[in-house]
Amino acid sequence: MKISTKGRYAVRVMFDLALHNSGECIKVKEIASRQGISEKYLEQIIAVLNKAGYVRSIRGAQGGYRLTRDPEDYTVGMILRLTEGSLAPVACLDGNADECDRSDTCETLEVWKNLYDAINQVVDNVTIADLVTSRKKRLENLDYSI
Amino acid sequence: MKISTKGRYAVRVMFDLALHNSGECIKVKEIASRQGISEKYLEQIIAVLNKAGYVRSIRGAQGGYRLTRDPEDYTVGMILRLTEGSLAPVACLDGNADECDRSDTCETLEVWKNLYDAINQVVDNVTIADLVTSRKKRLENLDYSI
DNA sequence: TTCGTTTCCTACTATTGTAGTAGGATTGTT
DNA sequence: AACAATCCTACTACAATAGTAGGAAACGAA
Repeated sequence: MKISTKGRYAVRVMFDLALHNSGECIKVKEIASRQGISEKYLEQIIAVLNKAGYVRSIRGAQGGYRLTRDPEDYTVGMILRLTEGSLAPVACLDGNADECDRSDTCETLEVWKNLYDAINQVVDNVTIADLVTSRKKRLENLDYSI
Repeated sequence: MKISTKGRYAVRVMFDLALHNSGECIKVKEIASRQGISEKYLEQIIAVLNKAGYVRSIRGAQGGYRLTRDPEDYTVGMILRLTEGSLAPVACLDGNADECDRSDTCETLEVWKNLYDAINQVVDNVTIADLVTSRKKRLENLDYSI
């Protein structure tokens, strides 16, 4: 029941792009060093975000990445589903592909459904913009405390 | 983000023991055939439940297993935590063993905390007795529909 | 046009976790 | 003594995780 680094890093990449969005595009190298993640590994993760159209890439020198939408248009759920796959806690709840033959008399299925709903409820109600706001508030408080 | 068979089977074992509790003890073989799970694999899973004192074993011929408490005293959460380990969606939230050094400025940690709470909320509020009740209700409805 | 910077693409690897299988020792009943 | 059950340990096949690695392609600037 763990979220893998792939999903977690993807969220942090999107957060980083939103936080440091100054009009210019941002290089993998910068994100990697700010977030303390391997460049090569980040490349792979950001490639997924790119293919899905969540970010736009510009190749060559002075290239990099940029968000394609406003930070409030990305939920954590979207990003996790993209990078992790389904967030369903059991396979039976994934696209009814291999629906178990006991599903009609399976009491536990109800529990997994509730769990699934609860998970979605959380991750679909936090946006990247929320994370940015939270960070900025924190920085403000630091200013005051000096 | 999947619950493994170990955890899911463990819940079904407990459910099965509660549902077929007639005073006599229940053999792994019976549970395995009713639940469609490999006997040998079930042995290992039930051994964990046994060590934790969730069930009591009786060895030798006519032996088997029995719940040690009332079905309403077992939550699904207890059973999952025992067999799966922590239900925290990220390691940072496990026993602060290897707390990440970014934790004090990590915006995503807040999300994972909320997720963790939501997960616990669900699994700690369903007991084995609930599952049994649900099954019995279903059987009643079947009777009426005949 | 050439150099350096950056993304892009594919392959590889080491480690761990999952989902069992297997075989026999031990314990108790008949 | 035979049998039926739990108990215990080891083994295995497969997939996922978490990266590393190397170079090709694209682009900007000199």
